[in-house]
Amino acid sequence: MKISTRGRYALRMMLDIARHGAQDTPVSLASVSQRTGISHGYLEQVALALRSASLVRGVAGRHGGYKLFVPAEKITIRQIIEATIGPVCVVDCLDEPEACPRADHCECRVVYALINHRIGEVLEEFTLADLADPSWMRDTGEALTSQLVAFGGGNKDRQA
Amino acid sequence: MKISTRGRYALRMMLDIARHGAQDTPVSLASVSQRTGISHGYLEQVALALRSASLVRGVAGRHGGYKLFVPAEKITIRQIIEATIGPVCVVDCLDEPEACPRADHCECRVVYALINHRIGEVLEEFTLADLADPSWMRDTGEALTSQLVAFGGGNKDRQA
DNA sequence: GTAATTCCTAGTTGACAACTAGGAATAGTG
DNA sequence: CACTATTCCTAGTTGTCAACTAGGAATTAC
Repeated sequence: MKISTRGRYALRMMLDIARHGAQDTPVSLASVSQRTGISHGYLEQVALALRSASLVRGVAGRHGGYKLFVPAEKITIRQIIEATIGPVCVVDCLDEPEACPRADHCECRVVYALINHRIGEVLEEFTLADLADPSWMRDTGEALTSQLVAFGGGNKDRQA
Repeated sequence: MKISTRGRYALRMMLDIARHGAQDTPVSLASVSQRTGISHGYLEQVALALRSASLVRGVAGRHGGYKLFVPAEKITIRQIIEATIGPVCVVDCLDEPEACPRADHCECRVVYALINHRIGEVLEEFTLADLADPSWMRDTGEALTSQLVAFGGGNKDRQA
């Protein structure tokens, strides 16, 4: 039930590119690596996946790097995540009903489908531009997070 | 981003117990195993976790088995899942902010917290009794699922 | 032509999910 | 009491996959 580092690194990398790149100045993985602390080699792999999904364009050679292929406003978090870790799918029986003989009359599957749907909704709710702009974050981000963690998580209470 | 079989088996097992057990007739793992196709040994492990969470009570000896510790109406899917696979937490930085130095000013974390929250909401939306009763499933379940998979998944379109 | 970059493929390593195995404790039944 | 069906508990085993690392070829600015 974890989002892999691959997906999370992709998001951080895209954020970094969105912030430090411009139309004609691609961002090198070396600089991304320096700022984010993610290893250069691993960033390359992730970048390759993002390129395959046409989210970034690579510019080889000196002063090369990566830049966004489309404006940050047009890129949803979902696209970034799915480009790197594949389709959002909490159980295989959603994508491949034939994999489970119980699929067509399974009560649990309804719950799983709903979870899947909700996750997708959140991922589509934000664009890269939303996250790249730090202003709203200052206002509501931190408060929102701690609120959600405290309430939504509810793990502390629940565990005890 | 997968829900492990452990958690899913737990749900299937609880459903089976809810349906086939009564106040004084516990359900043996042998019979659960037969009906669900899950191996007896693995069921034992899962049952142990459910017992630790006080969701079921084990009755040893002949004609023993497991029965619900509280009515099915009082058991949420979340309790079952968390009892077996731990707290719902899509990234470690939610439960352990100190694990990531960026935690307090991280834009991504807001998204992760929101996802976490939404997953928790769905899991709390249903009780074991809701799923155990097959009637509403007949009406809306199958239709709902395929609708959600088609729409919410959206993978087919997105992948192409 | 050299240095800085992306591009591409193939390892490597560790962790963990998903089991299996085997035996001790418990409790009904003849 | 002996027998048998059960839960209870711990310790393997195995395969898969995430999370990297390594090394070199292709590309392009200076």
